Amino acid sequence: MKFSLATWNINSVRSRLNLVKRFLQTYQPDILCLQEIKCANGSFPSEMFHSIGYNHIELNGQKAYHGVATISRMPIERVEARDFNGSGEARHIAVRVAPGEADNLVVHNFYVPAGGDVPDEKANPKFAQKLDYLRAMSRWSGGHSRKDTGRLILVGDLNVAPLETDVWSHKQLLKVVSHTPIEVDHMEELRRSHDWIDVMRQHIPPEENLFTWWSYRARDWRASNRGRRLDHIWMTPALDRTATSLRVIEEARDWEKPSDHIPVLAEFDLSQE
DNA sequence: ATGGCTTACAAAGTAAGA
Repeated sequence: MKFSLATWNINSVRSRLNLVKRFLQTYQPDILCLQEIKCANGSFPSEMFHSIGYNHIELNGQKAYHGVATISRMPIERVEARDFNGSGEARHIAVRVAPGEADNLVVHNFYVPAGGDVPDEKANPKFAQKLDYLRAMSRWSGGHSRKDTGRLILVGDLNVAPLETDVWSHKQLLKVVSHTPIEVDHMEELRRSHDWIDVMRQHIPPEENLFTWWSYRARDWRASNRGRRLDHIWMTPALDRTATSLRVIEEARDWEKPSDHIPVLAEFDLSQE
């Protein structure tokens, strides 16, 4: 089986429906994982997706905040939508791709809490919630590895930029939420819990700057280029060597009324296993 | 000058993003 998969924090799917359509028609991913759809399931604009051949939609939405959606033109089957930190917030959905086929696999779509402004668990409950969420993911992922050595893909806005080259200035961001050492440690603990492979860095050398988010506040995002890599595509070791290409769709940051995140697109060929 | 903007909202200012 071959398929392509994209992840994109859309920052409101309803206000950017035309951009989602443009992306799908231009890049034709088989599966699209959206985060921050910012709508309840009943308000999700399914018609547009159906009209261009994306007939399979699995939602974990929430009014106004957060929310994730996994959309596909291949058959998918809902596995679960888990509340990792008991907050009641919609931040995860898992689907099985190609259910019933021998090379089926599960795609986990995540929106990890941003964590607020102050990188201090005692002073800032949102930062504590973010670290709790990452720890809960590690427990889940570690438990998973003991009983299941299967094919898993984990994508989404993980809201942590782990490498020095994942931010515009390692030194200036050491105390900025998303790149603090404690967050990077939590992310590395999660990665190690199932020996997850960082697909983006498998294709783009770690020496090279790699960003997927640029603030709305820059006058010219490309000129100042103060970006961070907050969005990720990971796979389990069972899928090693199956990720055949990786693209970071920077042009989407220049589209009219853009999201502050850009899409990341990967291709997989399971006959490479 | 990493918040300068942008979103949702029982709609004007508030909360949130990162």
